[in-house]
Amino acid sequence: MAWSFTSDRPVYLQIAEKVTRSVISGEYSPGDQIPSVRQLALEAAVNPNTVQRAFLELENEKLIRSKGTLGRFVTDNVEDIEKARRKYAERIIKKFISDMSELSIPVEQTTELLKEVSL
Amino acid sequence: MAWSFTSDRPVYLQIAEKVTRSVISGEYSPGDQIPSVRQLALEAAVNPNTVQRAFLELENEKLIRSKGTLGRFVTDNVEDIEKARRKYAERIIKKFISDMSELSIPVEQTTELLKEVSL
Amino acid sequence: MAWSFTSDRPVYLQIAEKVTRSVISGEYSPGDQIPSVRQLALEAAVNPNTVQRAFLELENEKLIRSKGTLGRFVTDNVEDIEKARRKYAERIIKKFISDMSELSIPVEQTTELLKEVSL
Amino acid sequence: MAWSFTSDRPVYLQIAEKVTRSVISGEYSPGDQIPSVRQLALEAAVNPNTVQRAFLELENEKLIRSKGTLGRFVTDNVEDIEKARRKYAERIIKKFISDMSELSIPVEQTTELLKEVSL
DNA sequence: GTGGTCTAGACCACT
DNA sequence: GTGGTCTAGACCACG
Repeated sequence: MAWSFTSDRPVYLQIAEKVTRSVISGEYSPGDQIPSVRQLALEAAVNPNTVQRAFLELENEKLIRSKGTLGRFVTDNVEDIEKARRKYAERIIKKFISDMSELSIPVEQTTELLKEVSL
Repeated sequence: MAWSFTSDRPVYLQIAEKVTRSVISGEYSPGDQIPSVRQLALEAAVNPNTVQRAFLELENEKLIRSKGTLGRFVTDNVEDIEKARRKYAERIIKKFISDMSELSIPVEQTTELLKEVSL
Repeated sequence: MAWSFTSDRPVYLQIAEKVTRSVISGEYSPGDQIPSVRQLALEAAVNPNTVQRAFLELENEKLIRSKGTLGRFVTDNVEDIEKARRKYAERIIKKFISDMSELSIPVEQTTELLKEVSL
Repeated sequence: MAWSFTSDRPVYLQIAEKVTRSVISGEYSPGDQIPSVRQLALEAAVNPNTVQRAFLELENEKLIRSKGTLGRFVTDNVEDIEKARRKYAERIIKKFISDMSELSIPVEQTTELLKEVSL
């Protein structure tokens, strides 16, 4: 994994997001063990507390669960993953829509271009 | 204007893009004078040559014109602005599509969500 | 190649033009690699940035393409070369016409002389 | 007059040529007095001998004549001017043809472009 | 070694 | 003052 952070959003959210992406995209399968706090902290060159904070977010969304000393694992509840996927997709879509409206691009042109490009 | 640059793309492109957005969105109208090389360089805290390079890009796309010692001006050819608008929109759309597919989100779900969110 | 520059036009344009001539005339074939920035800068005894600027022009006209670290290559799109040829020819012709009219030589005499000389 | 010389041809020829152009184009009329050697040498920042040499050329072509201490004058023989005009035009045309053939531009395309451009 | 980017600073002309 | 050009030199990414 390559880690790089922007300064416009909290680092812990950026970490949580990256893990979320890995789960949603299937890179991490349901039930898979995920890297430890210490390892991720090393890789990303951040403080372990920051990673801890990120994992807290992911546990709140029920994307991962801690099994004590065994480590942390991706949830095996596909429902929860699906929920996260929709939530994440929604964020991307909102960003997309705001990007487009920022350019005063009418909706019709947007959908028209969407069709063209997806071909 | 607030200027901040990421390190993953050339600064001159980020400047060019910002000006492009201003033109496309109508913040700068056709025929408007745009800030001088030196002024933008000051604002953005970059070398004047970097701004010059950015403007060169915009002139290649015919979005702006130099009137020599008078300064630089947004093109008064609406055609060219429209072209830039479509090109820019296309970039956003491609990014959007790649973001979505990166999450293994099928196209049907994308369009479905698009409708939900835009309501 | 022999390099000499006049002071009435930017050096980078004179370099770009010389390369253009080489491509148009067939000295460089489509797909051929062209000399590197540094080598040309040495030969022409100019700063590498000046050559870079010249190449930028040629890339805008799609006469050459950069293949990253592999070097720069003449386009393999004959269409683009043909376009450049016409553009270049047009420049010569315009110069010719302006030269002639500067001498108050009527068009009829010009064409008449053209025939005589070309025989 | 603005004077600038290239290094690829003798300066005295460049001076002679410039005067020739002035005569041919009608800037100097038949019988007009032309600037003195000293004045031209000053203007062009060259040695008077160089100007002298240029005038020698022009006298050989009968374009100008010296009237002793009165100065030099454009010939009032329009025949001679006409001859010079044709000779000069021929040079331009030869240059034009060599420029075009250097680019491997076929004659048909040349004449075709000539028509387009002259419109 | 090649291209790409960026900075610092200079000089010029004056659409 | 503005844009345009040019130089000198630096660092980076890619293989």
